[in-house]
Formats: sequence, C-alpha cells, structure tokens
Amino acid sequence: MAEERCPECKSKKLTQDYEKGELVCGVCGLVITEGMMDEGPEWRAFNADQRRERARGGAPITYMRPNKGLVTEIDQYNRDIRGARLPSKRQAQFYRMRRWHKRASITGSTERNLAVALSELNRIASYLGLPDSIRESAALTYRKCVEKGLIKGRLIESIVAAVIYAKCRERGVPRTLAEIANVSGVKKKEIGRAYRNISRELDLKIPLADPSYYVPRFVAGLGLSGKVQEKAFELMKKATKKRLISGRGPTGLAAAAVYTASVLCNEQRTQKEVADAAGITEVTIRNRYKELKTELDLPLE
DNA sequence: AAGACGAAAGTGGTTGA
DNA sequence: TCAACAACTTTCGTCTT
Repeated sequence: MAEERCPECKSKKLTQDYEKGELVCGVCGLVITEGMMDEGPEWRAFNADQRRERARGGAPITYMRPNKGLVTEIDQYNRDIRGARLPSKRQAQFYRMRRWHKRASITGSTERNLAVALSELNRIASYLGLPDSIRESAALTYRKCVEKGLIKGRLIESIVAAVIYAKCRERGVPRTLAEIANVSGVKKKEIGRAYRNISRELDLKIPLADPSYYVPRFVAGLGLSGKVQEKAFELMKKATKKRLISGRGPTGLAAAAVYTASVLCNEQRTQKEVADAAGITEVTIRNRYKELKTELDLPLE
C-alpha cells in the first residue's frame, strides 16, 4: 500500500480517507481506490506492552472460514425464488445446509454483505467498462434490495449481476445477459431470475430493450465496418415496420441484422462468430435471418 | 473440414382458464 | 394452480463449399 504511486502525477503522497473508504492522492486529489476497507485494528496502542495486550487472535477476515468469514444466510421458508414449495428432498437438504452454514458462520451482518457486494459490483463494472454513474445507481439499488430483504437466501453475486443488468438497460447501454454471466460467474438463468425478482419487488420501470442498442457493440466486437452498421440499422428499421420484432428476443434480432448486413456488404462473418459475439445460438440467428430474408425481400440467393 | 441449414426434443417463463 | 404455449437452446444429421 505504501509503495503505491498515483497513476496520474506519480506522486507517492497518498492519503487514506478512512471515513469515505478512499485512497486519495495528496498532490492532485485523484481518488485511487473506492470502497476500500480499513483492515487495521480498531484500537490504538501507545507502547509495546499495550500493543501486545490488545492484539487478538481472530482476524477480521480469514481464509480459514467459508467465504473468508463473509457470508450470506439461508432463509427458513423452504420456498424457491418464486415462492413455490420445495420438494421434501430439497427441504431436507436445505435443513442440513442451514445447520452447517450457521455453524460455519459468524453472525451475518448487513455491512459485511454490502462490503462483498460492492466490491463484486465494482469488479464486474470494470470488466464491462461501465461509467461511475451506473455503478453509483447500481449500488443504491442494491442497498434497496438489502433493505427489502431480497438478498437473504440468495447468492450475492446473482443479485449484483441482476442490478447491473437492470441499470444498463435503464441507461440505454445494454449489456447482454450472456456478457454479464461471463464476467460474474453467475448463470444467465440465475441473473434473469434475480432480475425479474428485483424489478418486481422494487417496481423498477425498465423499458423494453431496443434491439438497435446492441448493434454497434456487436459490430465492433466482430471488427466490422461502419457500412455494415448502417446497413444493420436500416434492416432493423424495416423489420420494425413489418412487425417482426414483437415478442422476439432483442439480442437475436440485433444479431441477425448484423449478420445479414455483413453478408450484404461482402464482409461476411459466420453465423457462429456472430452468435458468439451476441451470446446467443446460431439457430436463433438463422431463424431471424430467414424471417428477414423473406419479409424484406432481400437480394440473397 | 468447416460452415450452413433444419428437425426434434428440452428448458424455463408467461398466460389464461 | 395448472396446462397450453411461445421463444430460445441443445443436439444431431445432412448438404454445400
């Protein structure tokens, strides 16, 4: 920590602001780390005797306990996320899990939960290259989830991922479920579930994802030209007029438009490549592609 | 050998009785 | 609460280049 230098002005004068949990450059004021935790002792010692006396064995964070001692709780209701009863076999399983979980945990606290969640949130946001404004509002939403008790019994990671997904859509910079699943290590299905749950419970008014938002990112991800992008937008516009979009997954639409555009512009990518970039399967692209071809009378074969 | 295509079966969510 | 249903995925076989 002491060896760190400010990436902006190379100064070594870094100050820790414990109240805000930040590491701040003393020269140019750049905030280097946010959400930092003070890992030092909470007491002060004025001489060697006191230091020896006050030091304790238990560390605030230890690798000896599950989750480094930072744990969640399993609720007691034997219901799945939608409120349906679990089969009895599952109930027994959860009973055992709860028992061991309690034994292995020190008392769970909201603050610890938040500490884990916020650092995970930051990690994911960094991978996805999301601006601070989204991180901020995602963190706020996560806090609301905690207050409403939506977290208990669920993986912190899945809620974090869902909050990020929701915020991205809200801001019109959608990331696909697949992308978030990749960097968060939570299954797409799980994120979707958690997302539906929190958007229902918190009454989030998230607009339907507009497929054209995805187009530029797929184009960029495949290294295609601006011409292809224009073409893809054009196709999407026509498709919208033909009522081809209702009920369809927006990513599938966008991917098919990009694929079709790449063919029309002689910059063809394989269906597989596009499917990977968009996080869907070839089959879906094929289906959308076929629809586009017939409905728009495209000059293809 | 790789890509495109399509059929069939499976998954999880929504909807409407 | 449950069955029908739509969208999407997975898997696999066939055809084309």
